[in-house]
Amino acid sequence: MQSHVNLPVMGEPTDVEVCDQWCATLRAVHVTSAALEHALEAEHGLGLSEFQVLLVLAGVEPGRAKMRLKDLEAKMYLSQSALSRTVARLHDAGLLTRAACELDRRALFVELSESGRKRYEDALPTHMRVLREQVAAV
Amino acid sequence: MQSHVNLPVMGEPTDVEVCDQWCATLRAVHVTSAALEHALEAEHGLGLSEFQVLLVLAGVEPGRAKMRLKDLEAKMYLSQSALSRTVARLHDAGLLTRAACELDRRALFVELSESGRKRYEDALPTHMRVLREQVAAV
DNA sequence: GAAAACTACATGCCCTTGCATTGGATGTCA
DNA sequence: TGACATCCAATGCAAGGGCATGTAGTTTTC
Repeated sequence: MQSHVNLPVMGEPTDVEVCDQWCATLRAVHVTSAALEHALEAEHGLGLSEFQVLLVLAGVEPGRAKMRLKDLEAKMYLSQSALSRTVARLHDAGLLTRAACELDRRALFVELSESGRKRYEDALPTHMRVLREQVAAV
Repeated sequence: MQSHVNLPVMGEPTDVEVCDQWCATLRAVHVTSAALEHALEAEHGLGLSEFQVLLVLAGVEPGRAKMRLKDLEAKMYLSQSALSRTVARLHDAGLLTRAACELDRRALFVELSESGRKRYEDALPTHMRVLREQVAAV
């Protein structure tokens, strides 16, 4: 017979606690991702991964706006191949520019275009609104 | 010029804080999901969603072991169609049984088979091990 | 300085997922 | 009873993702 008591244990969490916490997080992230995806797609024609790329690119300080694809990958959650395609989609949509690096011709520099920054700034309020709704819903 | 100070603000988090927290969670969940997926696949031939289904089904008290697909859906993070297919895969692998409900012939009862419960119990330690590794890594 | 090892990005292939739809079963209302 | 809305699960389809591989460029090693 297991105990049902829910004491506020601050020590080592049990397996059940770790597992329940993980499952809850998994659900919450799925729900929030879906809500963001829908809102961004409907209101701005952006997927969640696409928005995340814009978010990272918009975060680099101006002047040093270019970013190597590898460095972008390190700041994201996508595999190299998925990121390559996501960037390609954004490029096709005219939201960013791709440029070869002169010093290392393997590398690819990526930079927000004017319309890319515009799109990001338009989409950010949607992103924050949905995010706060979801956080509040938990 | 923005402030770099990281005071332990307990009031309303700023947009930047909410956004950073979300991005960090997104990354962490992706990393942990990938680690779980790899370990479960390599050691037990299970995908993460498949394991989650087994986990839910194993959690229902014995005697009342059957579960309607709709109820399963409510406890998961998958869409109806994805769950339908995941259950189909588990069924093909012989890990669960599907049975029509007599009272409501639209519904489908799902129940862990012997080998399904065995597989789950084998996989659970792997799941917990990887989960604790990931939690520790944060 | 040539070969080998490594790195960065793109792409073919396959799998999982979600949306929209279908088909069958129930429930409701007149 | 018959028409209509609703509900449950399965499936066609297309999008997105990861793994393995391909290709080009760079570094290392001898």
